[in-house]
Amino acid sequence: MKLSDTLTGEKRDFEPAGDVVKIYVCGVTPYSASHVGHAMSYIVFDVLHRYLEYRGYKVRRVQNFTDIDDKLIDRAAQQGKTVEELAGQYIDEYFEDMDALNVRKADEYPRATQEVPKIIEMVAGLIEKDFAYPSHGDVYFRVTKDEGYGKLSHRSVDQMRAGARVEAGVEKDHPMDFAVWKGAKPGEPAWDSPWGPGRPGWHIECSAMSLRYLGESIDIHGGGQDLVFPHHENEIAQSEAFTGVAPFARFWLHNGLLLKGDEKMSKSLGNLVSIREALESYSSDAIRLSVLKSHYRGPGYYSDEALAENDRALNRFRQALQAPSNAGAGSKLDAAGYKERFIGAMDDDLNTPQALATLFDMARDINRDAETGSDVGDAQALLRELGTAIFGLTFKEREVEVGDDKAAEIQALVDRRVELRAAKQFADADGVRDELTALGVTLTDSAGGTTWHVD
RNA sequence: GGCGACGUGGCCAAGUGGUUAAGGCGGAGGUCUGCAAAAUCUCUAUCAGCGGUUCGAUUCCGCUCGUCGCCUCCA
Repeated sequence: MKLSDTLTGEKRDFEPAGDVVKIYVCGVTPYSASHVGHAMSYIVFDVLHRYLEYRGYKVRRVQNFTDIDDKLIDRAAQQGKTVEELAGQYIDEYFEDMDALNVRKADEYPRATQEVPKIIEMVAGLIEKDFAYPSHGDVYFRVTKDEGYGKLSHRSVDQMRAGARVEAGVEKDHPMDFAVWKGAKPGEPAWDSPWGPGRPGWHIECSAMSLRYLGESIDIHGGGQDLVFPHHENEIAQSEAFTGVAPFARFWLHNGLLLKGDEKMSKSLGNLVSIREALESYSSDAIRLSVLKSHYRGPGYYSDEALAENDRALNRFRQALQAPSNAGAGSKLDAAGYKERFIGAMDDDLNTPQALATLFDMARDINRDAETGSDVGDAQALLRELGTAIFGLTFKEREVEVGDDKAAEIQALVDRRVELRAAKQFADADGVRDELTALGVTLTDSAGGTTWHVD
């Protein structure tokens, strides 16, 4: 299969270096509820993981939690909680959200606060090689010492300097030098180190965790496009400087960002939609579909219209999966071609829109052939397998709570209409249906009787 | 200012140097159904604009216009 690599800018053949595909994905900073932008990113890497396994690879995926940083410290202080309590709360919520979205668990979820010894080891190693230097309780990475700095984000140190908004009053040798260790201010959580009490810089934790859990060189490093610079650029710099091994990651995969309206969804713009809010109105299938509908490297757009549209589209799959199959019929819908198309699309840098189109084509052909009494069992099984195993869909109807009393009331009306229809009093029957429609009930008449559901 | 991405039907969104430019939603019409719903069939685009390369470009190159992201914490 082919994958795009941000570093080289190329799409090229992917094979893991060893027996296991080693993947590191940058996780969240748990200081507030995860939003649908996070959902998009983790769904993308979930599908990557699922697809690699489908293609027969063993996969080891590691995803961190940045459970110590400025925002966590500030917010914990505001709420009168410890950083640990606050982070723990949102980590729990993160797992609940991902479960609800049917995102499979990574193999490891290391936390920055539990990796401090490894981080200190790296910082010390970087100082020893003169890639880093202590300054006033902090330790900074020396950007000018790294010739390759800027290779991921395709810019030179000089270019960055031109547009950089430089922190004032910080004792750095070069404006672009970044902190690998931050000295603690009074009252902040801190760990002892050779440079005084402090905590890890943001970037170093990912380098340390990737190194500890996956080794010096990994196959795929993933994250949102907004992490390319500075976070991933800095990870490369630290990791390769510390280990002397390159490449730190063989493929850099970055998902596009989720926009709302025409702007990025972000805290500062106040347009965040949390995952739990979205799940109040839409199914996880609909949310996953909105991610799969467009290519992972392009931007996503969040809108209520699109989510509602997805629920309608998903009905096509549910109908096709329920279509009657005439096992042993003379004519049989051959599933092999669809599978080949699906794999061909996914092998091409995870072209989920095209793979999804294959599934829709399959649904249409299943429905058409089922009407003529063909055996569509193989195709239905394939549709279900690809949809659930790789795309992580459930194909379940969104459950709407209907109380027992209301259900009895509805059923009584439905029964009355059935009687009226049997008596061919269609005008009255239609009147009853109007009443039911007003209650949000949709009826379906078929040879087997009348069924109803509430949207 | 620097770096990068993008501009395809009413909306969303794949794709290709040259036979019919996927798919979803929506719209119009037909089949089926007492009527609906569902399903199915048919129809619904010349690919931002201008130049260039080419026998031929929506697809390659340049410019213009427009949009977005990153350059500061961010999936």
